[in-house]
Amino acid sequence: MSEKRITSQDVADMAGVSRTTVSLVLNNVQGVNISENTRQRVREAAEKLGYIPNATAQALASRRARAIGLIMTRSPHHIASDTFLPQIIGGLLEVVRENKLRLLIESVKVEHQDRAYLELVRAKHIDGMILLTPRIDDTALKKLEDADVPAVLMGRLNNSNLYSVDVDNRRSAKMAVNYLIELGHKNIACIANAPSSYSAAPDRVAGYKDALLEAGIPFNENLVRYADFDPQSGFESMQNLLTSGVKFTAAFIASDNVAIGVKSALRKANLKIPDDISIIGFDDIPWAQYSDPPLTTVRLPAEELASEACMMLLGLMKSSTPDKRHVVLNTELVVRKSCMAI
Amino acid sequence: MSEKRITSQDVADMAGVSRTTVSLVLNNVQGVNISENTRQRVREAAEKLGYIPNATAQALASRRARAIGLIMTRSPHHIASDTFLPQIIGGLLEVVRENKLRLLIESVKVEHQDRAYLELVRAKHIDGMILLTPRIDDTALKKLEDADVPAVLMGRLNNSNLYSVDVDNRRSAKMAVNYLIELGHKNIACIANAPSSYSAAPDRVAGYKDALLEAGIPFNENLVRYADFDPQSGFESMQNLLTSGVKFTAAFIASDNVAIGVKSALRKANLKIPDDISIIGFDDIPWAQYSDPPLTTVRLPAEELASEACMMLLGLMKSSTPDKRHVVLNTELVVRKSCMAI
DNA sequence: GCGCTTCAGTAACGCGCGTTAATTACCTAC
DNA sequence: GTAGGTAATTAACGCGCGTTACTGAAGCGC
Repeated sequence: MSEKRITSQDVADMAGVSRTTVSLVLNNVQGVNISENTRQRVREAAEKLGYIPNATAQALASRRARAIGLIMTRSPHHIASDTFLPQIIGGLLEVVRENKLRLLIESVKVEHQDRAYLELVRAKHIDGMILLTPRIDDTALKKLEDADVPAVLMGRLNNSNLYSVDVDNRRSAKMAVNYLIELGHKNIACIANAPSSYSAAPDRVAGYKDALLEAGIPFNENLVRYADFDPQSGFESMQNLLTSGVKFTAAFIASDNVAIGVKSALRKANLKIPDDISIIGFDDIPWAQYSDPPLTTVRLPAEELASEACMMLLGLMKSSTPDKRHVVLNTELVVRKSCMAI
Repeated sequence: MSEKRITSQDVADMAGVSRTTVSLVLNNVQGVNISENTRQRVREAAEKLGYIPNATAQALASRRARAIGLIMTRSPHHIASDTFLPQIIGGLLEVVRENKLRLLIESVKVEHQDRAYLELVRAKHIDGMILLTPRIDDTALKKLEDADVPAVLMGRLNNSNLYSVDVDNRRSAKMAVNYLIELGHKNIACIANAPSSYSAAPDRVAGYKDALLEAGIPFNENLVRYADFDPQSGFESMQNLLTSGVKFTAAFIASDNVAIGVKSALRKANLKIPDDISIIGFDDIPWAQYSDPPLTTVRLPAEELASEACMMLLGLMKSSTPDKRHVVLNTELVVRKSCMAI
């Protein structure tokens, strides 16, 4: 197996030109005078030899990795049960591929956060990064802001000035709960999607409160639980609510994935949806519309969020300041059959 | 912002040694004599300066990218609805992180398959690759075999000699259908997980046939449908079965994700599980146990498959031939409540 | 014929590091 | 005192490419 790597020098030799010319032609460098004849010869030689530029060398010479990173600060277990990840990766891949970039996936342990973020960029593995589900207590993010590194948050931290793409979690949650209120519900439980250290969770709970207060319904802390991303935590949260003795006729579940477990807990307690209890979800994962009954929920445009974040990042990498620092995409109430007027 | 990149030269200067020594010390090169004193000085200098090696330069010099790629040949839409992806990525990340590697995600359009696989490695972006859900008609895979590139298939192609990690789809499917037969079912429908060009699909259908034939039940082509990964396709497949007029008391659905849609179609037709019809799934995705009724299914160890594939790949990259060319992990029948004796 | 401009192409440096072969200093043995 | 050996360190090359500054050659007006 004569693994003769073909370099630009080989192409140059075959075309009878210098390596410089090869580079200029193949990279389509503007403002350079090279005859069409020569260009043709170079391209043919490259084609004939099956020349594939060594990306590492290109990166080193050009100081650009042509790659971006998707950074997650969640444990492998949570990554494995993240129903959104495929949509996000799908959304990213589309943009990444169009721009001939590469996508790197990195999970960062909370312990090493401080260094890790910067190392990735400093090590020149990636030119920019997209941060997923950031935690509020993430002090490393602050450093990122100062470090002048292209980065886009998927999600939003109030005290952070980083570029971000997100939905308005608070308003969306309020919209969902408003819907329940319009149906006549007054005792409404709330199960947050994640621990309160993840920024989306308190935001959604805040939206829940907003709707309540606006309708003149007193907020009752005993009606609130915090789940932990997965169905299991939803199951436990709902069981906990049920056994705690508080009364409620509806529940706002701030994550469809969590709602999977919630519904199971309700069945176990012999409570019918929506007859005994109305529930409304958040996210609109594929499962939602096939659930029994089909789940009324708030549609989160996951793929769009991802591709939007990606495009924003590309802009930052070209150092063209985006017009907006914080992009907010619209959510949409998807009414199905899991809520009933009271 | 004086973005002075710190190189190994800077470390060398501070420690009062040559760049070579810095490299030797920090990389812990064996069989080299360097006094403990010097080692200490170098390490301190590196620490003090916050030296982060430029990975690109390392890769170029060492001819190893220290990265592996997860290659998918599915459309962005299918990637977005792939319930398994998170588990696979989770499994990979764990191994990758332990070995200080990086993980690249690439989706390859079917049109460019031929070149794409090799380009990725030739371009030295990755040292090896893991191939996901390969299609049977993938001629590019053949080239891969010859090209002597570290690659591991997740899944299995009978006519391919590539290293692979998989479950025994055929036996596992047979096990599932056997279970239905033991419960007394004779008219058993089958909905494959994917189009037959994806190797797992025909394998699972073959297992379905095996069980039938062994029990002396004639195989009826009209009872078989091929879904397309997502719930929607499951919904349609089941509706199609129901309206076609064939009779069946049980169904083997070769993918839990597809089963989500199947169950919806059954409800729409007013058929109760398991009273009117028993169904058994495949994969055991998180949803399965929280479904109503909890879905009896075959557990596919997705994370283990991924980490196993990753470890195998690492072995190949060290050119230490793994002892086994085709690793087969065990599946397990998870009996829950979606099947009933007839 | 002379300066001036445009056109076509190249030599040479640098990106930051791994690695080999060579060098120096210092012992030891006879 | 010299050959030989070991420990400690480094000079120098190469990885494959992007890019700048420079060189000739050709055209052009006067």
